[in-house]
Amino acid sequence: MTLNITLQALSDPTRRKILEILKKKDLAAGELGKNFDMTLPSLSHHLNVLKQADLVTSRRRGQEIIYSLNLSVFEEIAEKLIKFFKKL
Amino acid sequence: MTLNITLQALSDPTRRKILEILKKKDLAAGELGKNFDMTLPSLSHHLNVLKQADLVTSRRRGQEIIYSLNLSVFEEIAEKLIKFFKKL
DNA sequence: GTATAATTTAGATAGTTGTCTAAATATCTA
DNA sequence: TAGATATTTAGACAACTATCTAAATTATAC
Repeated sequence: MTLNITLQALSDPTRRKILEILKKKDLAAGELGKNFDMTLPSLSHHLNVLKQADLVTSRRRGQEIIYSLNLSVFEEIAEKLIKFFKKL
Repeated sequence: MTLNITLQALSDPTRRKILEILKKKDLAAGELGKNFDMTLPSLSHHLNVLKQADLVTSRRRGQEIIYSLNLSVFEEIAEKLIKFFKKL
């Protein structure tokens, strides 16, 4: 994942809030939605951006789709950010 | 400066490149422009975004305006980023 | 003070993004 | 299989962003 896509995904408050909520526990899209004043399709859009950036993963559980932080990439992201800041 | 404004400023490749160039040395807007395939007014727009985000400072030197990294805020930014990632 | 140089500001435009409603898809249950 | 539930996809639209050209600003040099 490029630094570009990662930063772009992170540069939206709604998406950062999604990540913070998912930190506490994995949640279905609908449950997540209760935290936002926004329609589910809009939320779905943000979830998709986060997925494209590899920041979250999703799995189906019956009728629901459960979203989780993709913790495994966070180290890599932190590394990239540090590398970038070290250039500065 | 809010994390939001910082991340938004950083989430553009042109602006990150500006920061990397300024790392090496302070430069006038016109000198900076030689590194980009873009008109000076466009570059000026990006410089302004970086200034609003407090990532660069500028001073006049005769006819030129010299841009510099605002290194003093970088620690603060890194701190905010770390704090955010720690929530995750 | 007039011309030149460096940069920004103003205004226009095309592309991107966030949001919505409506429709489609996938799953479960009776 | 029909109906209900959860979510996404499609399509439209307004707001925002990056870019450009032309004009304005600021400073120097003659």
